[in-house]
Amino acid sequence: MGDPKKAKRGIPPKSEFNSWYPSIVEIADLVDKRYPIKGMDVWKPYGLKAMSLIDTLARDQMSVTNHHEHRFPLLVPENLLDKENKLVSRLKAAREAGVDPSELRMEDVDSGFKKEVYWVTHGGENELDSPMFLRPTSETPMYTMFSLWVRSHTDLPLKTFQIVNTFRYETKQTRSFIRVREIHFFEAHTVHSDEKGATDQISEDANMVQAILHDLCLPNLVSKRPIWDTFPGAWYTMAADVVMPNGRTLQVATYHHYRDQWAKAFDLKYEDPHGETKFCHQTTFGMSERLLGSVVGMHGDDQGLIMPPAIAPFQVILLPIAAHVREDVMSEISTIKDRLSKLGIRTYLDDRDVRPGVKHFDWEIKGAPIRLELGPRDIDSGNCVITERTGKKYDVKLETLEDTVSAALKSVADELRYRANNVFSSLVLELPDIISSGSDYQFSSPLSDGTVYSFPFCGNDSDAEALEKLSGLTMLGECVENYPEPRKCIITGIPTTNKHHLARMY
RNA sequence: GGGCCCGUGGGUUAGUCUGGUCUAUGCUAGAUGCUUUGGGAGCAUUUGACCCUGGUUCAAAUCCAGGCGGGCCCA
Repeated sequence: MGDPKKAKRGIPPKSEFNSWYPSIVEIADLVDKRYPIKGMDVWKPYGLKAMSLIDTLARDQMSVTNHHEHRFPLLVPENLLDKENKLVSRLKAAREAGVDPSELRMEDVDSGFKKEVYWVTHGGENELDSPMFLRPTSETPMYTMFSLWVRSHTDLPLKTFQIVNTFRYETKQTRSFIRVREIHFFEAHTVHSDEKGATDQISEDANMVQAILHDLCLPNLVSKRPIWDTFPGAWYTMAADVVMPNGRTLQVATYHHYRDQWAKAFDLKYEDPHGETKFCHQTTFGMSERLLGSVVGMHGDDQGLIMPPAIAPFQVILLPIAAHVREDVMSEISTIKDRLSKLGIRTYLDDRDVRPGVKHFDWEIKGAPIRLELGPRDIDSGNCVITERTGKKYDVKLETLEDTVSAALKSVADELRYRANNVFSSLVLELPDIISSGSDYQFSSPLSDGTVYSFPFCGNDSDAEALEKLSGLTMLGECVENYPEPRKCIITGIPTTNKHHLARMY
């Protein structure tokens, strides 16, 4: 006989990550994937609650840093796209003109969202004179309005954000939270009077990203994306990547420094204190439900999800035991609920008329950080039983409940960070040396699947392309974390402290 | 972009190769009643399915074509 506990809900073992992930998001009741459009899942209350709590983390950061929430329309008229297209092609031409052709990659990817937008072509039965598309991101609609709003240096900085759904017509394989066609998107857009203002914003963004990822207990790599992977119209793009347990990286946050490139395209100007007209400098900062996807992927186990306490829809599940034989069980556990709620702890009293074991299994699958049992025996002894989703189970005194529960929540978060860091460091390894025999290059030892490789690198685009071809992996870009001592670049041999990574990306 | 696989009650699954009592199987979930409650209890009754369109055939869940939908792998 196998283990009937696992077979019951049909959760594959997490070691089979590619089938575990799609199963768990539905079994844990985060989404229902049966809606008949590829890449558009229905958010169930439990999943939506977790996502909303992630949004709250973002909103809190926005509030501290004086960003203001806006909401722009979903539809964008086609003609506004012209400005963006001109900008992108102008920058591309400029780059190619200014760079030694031997340093360029052979195939330069066509950037922009043109090919993956949904079009609205009809109003009722009439074809529209000017078609509209669903925003794939909101630079175009927002900057159109910014140029009306910003007139003087006193209007700056303008710090905005919105949390909206955006649309991309994905043709590739979709995965819940990871690659979807309707994206739950957070985007902050700022406007500054000069480059330094925008640069300072970028470091503020970096801090916010790390604060949020700390709450989600997610170790990550922050890199400056290679030029060919830079967002269209950006001077540079910074990105935070989480490493999933199968060794593929997942980009969960990006922040872009635009300098004044977009401002020029949208005629976004202001009058400085001396009466001179100048172009603004801008930044963007984006995140999505991929944050939830990485929480699911990183922390879950064979038994189900494990929610970091910061975003757990319910942090403590209250389980009354044998409430029908002792009338005081319900009243006592309600008292506990009130006491915990006063601390701001999210609780849920599971008073379903099913056996306690069922409740344990249900909340284990959903990853509630703490389960608290109270039965007649406990009431008589002044105790209750706490089970941490990460493993520990113990009796606690009811008198000191507040302290114990707070400590238990912290204990779960610490354990998740500890586990995640272990997984992370087991997946990020040093890239083997490259050895050449004539014009033939190869690695000194074969690369293994499901691994992220780090290495010193200071070469140009075509060196990077060669590395990608040789490894079959993708460059994440220059890591913000440098080597403490210079090391020889894996291609050029020149000493450098620049650290790079190669990985399979989602 | 390329390849492989798959659509049977809410979920999962047998049946498909070799068309015929298939009036479609098992498990699970749901409903009702009794019962039970410190880690997935039990009994009884009961609801519920062959993706769509067309074709082949006396006969299609089964074969063929197209469509729609889904999954996995590789670039």
